[in-house]
Amino acid sequence: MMAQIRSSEHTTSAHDRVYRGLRTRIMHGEILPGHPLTLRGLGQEYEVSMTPAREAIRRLVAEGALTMSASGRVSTPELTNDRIEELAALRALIEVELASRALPRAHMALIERLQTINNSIAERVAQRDAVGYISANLDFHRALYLRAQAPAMLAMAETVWLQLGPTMRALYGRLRQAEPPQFHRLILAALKAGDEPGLRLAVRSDVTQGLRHLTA
Amino acid sequence: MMAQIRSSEHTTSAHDRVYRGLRTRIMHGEILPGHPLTLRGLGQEYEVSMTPAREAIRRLVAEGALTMSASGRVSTPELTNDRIEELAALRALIEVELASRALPRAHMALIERLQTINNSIAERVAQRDAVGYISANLDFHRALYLRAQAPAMLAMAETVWLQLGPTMRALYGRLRQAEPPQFHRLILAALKAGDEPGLRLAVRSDVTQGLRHLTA
DNA sequence: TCGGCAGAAATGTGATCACATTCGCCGTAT
DNA sequence: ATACGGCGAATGTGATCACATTTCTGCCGA
Repeated sequence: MMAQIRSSEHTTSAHDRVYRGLRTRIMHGEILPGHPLTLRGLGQEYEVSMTPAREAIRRLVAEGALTMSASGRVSTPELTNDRIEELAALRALIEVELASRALPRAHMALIERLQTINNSIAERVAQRDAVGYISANLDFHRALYLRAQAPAMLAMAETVWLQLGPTMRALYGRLRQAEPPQFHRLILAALKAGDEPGLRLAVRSDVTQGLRHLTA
Repeated sequence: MMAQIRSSEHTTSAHDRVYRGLRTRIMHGEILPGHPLTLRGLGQEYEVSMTPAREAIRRLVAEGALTMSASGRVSTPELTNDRIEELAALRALIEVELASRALPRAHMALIERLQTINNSIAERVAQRDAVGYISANLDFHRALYLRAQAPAMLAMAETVWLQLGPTMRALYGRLRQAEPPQFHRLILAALKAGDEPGLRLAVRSDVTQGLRHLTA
């Protein structure tokens, strides 16, 4: 019966705070694959009871961000190579379409903003900041896709990002070479030129990129 | 503290029964758009308490099968035309890819099974059985896509079906002409011929089909 | 006749509890 | 030294409750 401490600012429900917090942590790769999560642990961490923690976890399991064992234990997923390839193919499918739809609406202000984000990415890479890199990279893609005016597609793309989150982080350690995102420049060039086939190819390449390393 | 009646056969958890039951009802179009659902009502219907009912509902909301108002009330979604077009485009994207991946693995037994399902569809259409039609139609597509060996993609496709469920039912009433699925025959022909471009076109046409009527 | 307002019913939310199951750890026997 | 068995801690599950909020109903007044 512990009293509700924060009398004001409960505009957002408890389970939503847990959900959003966990979701961004997973998507940005802050949690490594296979990491276990417990209801009581999460409840303590977010200062809520088990009930909202359970709702948040169930939702993330439904979205594929977490896996649940037969006994109900949940952890971040350890993806097989087949699954990773499949998710990369999904990214390619959906994001190429999103980019294509965004192209006619991409004016200069957007391109400049993308360039700014891209510089930020280069910084994170130089600093070996894996989480910052993943986060900024997703910002780049999301900023572009928002112009597509296709919320359902964007939601699907984000769900795929979510499923790949922990793996992307683990992958980051393997590709040692501090390579700035080469294909982002191609994306920007295609956007400026209004070159749709070029844009499709650039996005597909960017999305498929690092994942190829893994299957080797 | 009501005693657990069914002592045996609780191999499946309570929230899962509610989830699965609701999910198929929604996907098959048994619930019309805008229909409200309550936790206590569902709990009573499935003979469980509010807790598992809430988990099932949260999961379905996360998957886009239900919409939640600001006050927390849930109901089946009433989709805008834009949203419907977007979901149809997603179906086209994902299902064309799934069909393409299934093509090399589609042997005669599968094609015969698809033909059987297709006959079943024609029956449902003749009987004006909307739910049966939708259900059998999804069976047709799922049977084909299962051969693609791409579980993540199939899950995405099913999520889209789920979001379209109530709308498909409402749509069924509008297209009066009891048309059997014309494009399914094209799909079968392309499968037999191993004609990949033809298959892609046939699937895209089938998926986009009736949705065009709405936007008019 | 219509609009709004007050009270009642209904609903979602979150906390807590009891219980069954599972997991981990340690001791013992071979 | 290792494998097996059992005991205790930890965990998920589902029920129930109290409470705030929303929604509905019906009545009263203009």
